[in-house]
Amino acid sequence: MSSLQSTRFNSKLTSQCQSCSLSALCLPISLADEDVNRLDQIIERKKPLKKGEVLFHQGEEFSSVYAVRTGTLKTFNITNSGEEQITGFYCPSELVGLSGIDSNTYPVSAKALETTSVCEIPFSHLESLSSQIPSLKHQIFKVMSRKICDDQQMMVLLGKKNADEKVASLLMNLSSRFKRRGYSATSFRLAMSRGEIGNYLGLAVETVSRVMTRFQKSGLIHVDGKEIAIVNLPEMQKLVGITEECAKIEVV
Amino acid sequence: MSSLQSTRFNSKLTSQCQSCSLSALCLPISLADEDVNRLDQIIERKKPLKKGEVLFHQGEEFSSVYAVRTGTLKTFNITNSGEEQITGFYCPSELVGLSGIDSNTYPVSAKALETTSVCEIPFSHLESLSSQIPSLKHQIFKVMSRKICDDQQMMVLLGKKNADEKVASLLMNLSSRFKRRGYSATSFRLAMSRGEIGNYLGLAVETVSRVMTRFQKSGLIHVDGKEIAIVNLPEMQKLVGITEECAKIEVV
DNA sequence: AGTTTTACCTGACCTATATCAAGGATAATA
DNA sequence: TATTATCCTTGATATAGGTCAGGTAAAACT
Repeated sequence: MSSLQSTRFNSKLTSQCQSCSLSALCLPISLADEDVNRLDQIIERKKPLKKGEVLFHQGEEFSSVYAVRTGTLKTFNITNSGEEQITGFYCPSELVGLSGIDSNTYPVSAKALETTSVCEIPFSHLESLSSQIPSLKHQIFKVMSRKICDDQQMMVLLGKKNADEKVASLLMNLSSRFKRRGYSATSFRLAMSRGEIGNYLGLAVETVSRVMTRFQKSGLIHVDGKEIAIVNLPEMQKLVGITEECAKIEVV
Repeated sequence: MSSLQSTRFNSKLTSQCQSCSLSALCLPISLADEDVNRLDQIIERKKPLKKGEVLFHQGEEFSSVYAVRTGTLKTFNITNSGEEQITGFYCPSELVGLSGIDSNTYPVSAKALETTSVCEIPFSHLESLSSQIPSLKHQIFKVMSRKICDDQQMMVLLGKKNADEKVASLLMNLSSRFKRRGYSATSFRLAMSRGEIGNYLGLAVETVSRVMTRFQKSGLIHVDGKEIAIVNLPEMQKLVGITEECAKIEVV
């Protein structure tokens, strides 16, 4: 186990946001150096979570939002029949926990799909800092607005798309998130299981499996366990279908 | 046609938020009187929309968020196959347009389901005012967070619930929104058509119709066109099933 | 390394909901 | 008030995707 996993990081030592490769995504605004430092000082870099560990539990008091640095998280509800319902996957540079602000309680749990490190941002600090830095406040509004927009696209997906379109949409969505971080848009590794994909997309595991096999057979993608290669990108985009307003804007 | 429909309201005349019956919902924070007045002054009460009129179009430049005062709005996307996909219904005291902040463009259109009046809140003004009034800023965060939370419940509904549960969920959701505004929770009029309900819930019109007839036959509700009475509330709540974390918190 | 557990795939079958079709009720419009 | 147009309901039929069952491969643990 590396020192990363046994040490609690202390932000007072250095300004880590400055040197973090994700800052252009986390903070896509031109904050003055001194402002970045102020932000930096309220952030705690926590000990990485191991696969399966929980960052926060549904029902717990809301205190912080978290930016994923490495790894992947899922958020989920436990339904009253005891099943898990996944509401989102979170990749590096993405913010999780924003849904807790309203009720002051996390309405979902967040769990690591693989070894995952996060930056903890105590919300009360962030909020008071945002009073002093208007562009930071605007940035928070934007992130929340974007989340609303993305979730609405997800609602369209769940309500109107068939199994093929759902699976294609997820793969293309992940692809664009990898691309955004500078990784290949056509070749990547899924952090989540087929079961988690099905749960998220409102499909049975077997359906996910069948769709992927079919996609492979028709030369759209290449599958090797969790390794995915998108072979016929235009055709996949066509499958995604419904105009993804939010996604389109992201590309611009 | 009343003067309401022919006059453009001017907020400079009086402090209308003070006397508005919705302010406890719109502004569930204790703003100092002078702060309410400041907010009041940036708000424009627009000429009511007639049924079918559009408040803003998908793709248009984002400028304002709107609080519904009377009537009902729907928001929707046009899919690339030309169909409409409804993403939400908005009742009095609810805020529409927040999803436009991120991209500075409305990602959906908003259309009146019946004669509807709204308060226009220019977002740039609201944002600068929120710098001066921290509780206002917090309130905006809360409203956006709540929207994220609600949308995620909707995702659960679309992904995991069957037709009965979907329709029951919509009816109970509307019921709680009527109740919140001081109206009957068990007897109300639907502003939307069966087609719009089906579109929103990811069901065919025929299915919505059949489910409602079945609910009526089994004594759960009473239906008379758009008039709905919830007869067996406990049973309806049981049908809704999945623990509605956000909704529960609202009740508290 | 061996054992257990979990994940993934594939086939056979079934069911919930879509689709098609058609008549009746409402609401909009002239 | 008459006339369209739209909305709603109901029945018959089709189908996408769920469920069940079985086997294999890959992790995770001892």
